[in-house]
Amino acid sequence: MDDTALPLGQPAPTSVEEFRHRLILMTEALPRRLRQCADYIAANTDRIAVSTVAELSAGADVPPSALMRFCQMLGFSGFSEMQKLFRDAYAPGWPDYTTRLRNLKDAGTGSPAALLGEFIEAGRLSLEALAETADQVALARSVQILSKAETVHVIGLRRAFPVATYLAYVFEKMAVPAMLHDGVGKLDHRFALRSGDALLAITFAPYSEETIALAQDARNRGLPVVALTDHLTSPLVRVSDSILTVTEVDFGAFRSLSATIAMAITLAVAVGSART
Amino acid sequence: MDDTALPLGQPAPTSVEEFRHRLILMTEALPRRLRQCADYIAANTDRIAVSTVAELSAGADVPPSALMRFCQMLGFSGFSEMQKLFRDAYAPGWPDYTTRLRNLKDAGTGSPAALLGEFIEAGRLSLEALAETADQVALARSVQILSKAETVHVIGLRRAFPVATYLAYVFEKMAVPAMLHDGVGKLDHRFALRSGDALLAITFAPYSEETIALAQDARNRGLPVVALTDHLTSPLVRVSDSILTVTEVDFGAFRSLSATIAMAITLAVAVGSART
DNA sequence: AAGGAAATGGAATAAATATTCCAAAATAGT
DNA sequence: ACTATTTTGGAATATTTATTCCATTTCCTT
Repeated sequence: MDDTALPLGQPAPTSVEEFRHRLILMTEALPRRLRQCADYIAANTDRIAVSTVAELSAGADVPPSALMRFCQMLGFSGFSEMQKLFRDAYAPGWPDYTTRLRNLKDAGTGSPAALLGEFIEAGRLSLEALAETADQVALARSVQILSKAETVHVIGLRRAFPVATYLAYVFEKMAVPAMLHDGVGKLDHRFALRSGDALLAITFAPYSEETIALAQDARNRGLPVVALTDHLTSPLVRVSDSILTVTEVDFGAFRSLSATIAMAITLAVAVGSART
Repeated sequence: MDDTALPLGQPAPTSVEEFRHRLILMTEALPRRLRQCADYIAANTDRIAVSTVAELSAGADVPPSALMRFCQMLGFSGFSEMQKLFRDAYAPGWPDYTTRLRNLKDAGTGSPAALLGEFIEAGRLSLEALAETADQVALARSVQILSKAETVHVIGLRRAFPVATYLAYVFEKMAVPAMLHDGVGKLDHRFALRSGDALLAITFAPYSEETIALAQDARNRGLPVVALTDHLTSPLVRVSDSILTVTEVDFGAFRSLSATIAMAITLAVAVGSART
């Protein structure tokens, strides 16, 4: 080799997506310092547009020269060229929203407007957390299980009841045969579960007896169970074939349902489309 | 005057809102070049974080020194200090939500993960829109009406049913006497509304007959009605004493309920605390 | 353990970017 | 129309920021 070229002679990425893709490919088998760069950059891609080499390298805890080399390995001529990609693509995430939210909260502690601000924020954080933690594999498996079912049985009581009723509504709209076990009149419809069916059980701490009992029953009879719950420690876990966990950020004693409902509607729509 | 100080000795803005505000105040009575700066900056505030003096001044069609002076008139020591405000403002509140969201969507159009990404985004947008459009006065009035009621009656069917059940759940937790009109068995509980009570009616287009009928009935009997609906054109408007509107961003044929639920829980908690 | 290759840190340099300054032009007041 | 004042443009300078280079260290191979 008569050439001191850096490891990879690839052309530079031309879009943010390409960039991310390249980053993932590259992250395997990288020396220590460069790997630190890759990790930090991957976790802070959005800051590239507004930071300097010094700031980023300090964040990644490497000397500036290491970051520099890292940029070049990705195919850029240097940091500036890489930054340009992000500056051009830059669309600020801060609309007027932050302003308004502050206004709401400023209305005075305990005032309805301030409360609304808090619940909006809690909902938003829950959704963002869901985006970050959602288990794509479990989701795909759940959809598969439910779309093969002849009838989808849904159970969710107390705090989970709104979610269950919403699912029932969407399933109906999508012409998916579904049955809501709502506990009206303490009537128990467990015998409505027939072979070929599947159960979607929803419960959060403190977990409701009836939901767990029905899930257990379905499991005993060999029917597949999909769980929508809050933790991997939920009692539903050991009786389910697929587990979807969703954590809600709470404010005061109450939890919103934003993330849970986003997950629920996804499930319902995906199942509805899969059955066409 | 022994002082060459620039026109205004104000302290620099410390937030984006303050900046915008100052900009508006200042825009009156400004010499030509500085006015060009103000106009351009007002229209391109979002690019400050990622541009250089040269780029911005070229955009505003003024020499760099003019832009420089402009920054100083706003109270900053120079461009860099002003830019810092915007670079920092970009940082907070967000880990790598956007990243993950994109990953989800990249899973392939129509895949469950991509759907989840879309619904999360729709929910988030709805919440942000709610923060921006919420009517604080109507909210305060609604809370007042409901907290004076002896029993709060809640009705919401079809898509609004999950919201109604959620409200019923929270009212129960907060020991607020409440009754859910759920239409089970087509039973009509309209005569449960007694003088001193209030009705909270929830419906969205296509508005459900039963909800409107019950609201009308309550109004006829002189009971106060609070409406939670989607538009000021809703049929609930003319039979209600206080109207809360919430618009949900929809994805595909379905709307999430994030914003509606945030509003609902706010109402319930505010009413619950007001009654203590 | 020795030798070679790869990786690293930091000092030196190059480039870019921001900022100041002042002579010239424009404007307003009389 | 003249003068005092403000505004302007751009060249000169200061500062920050990016980039390179190479002596030193670390890691791997045999």
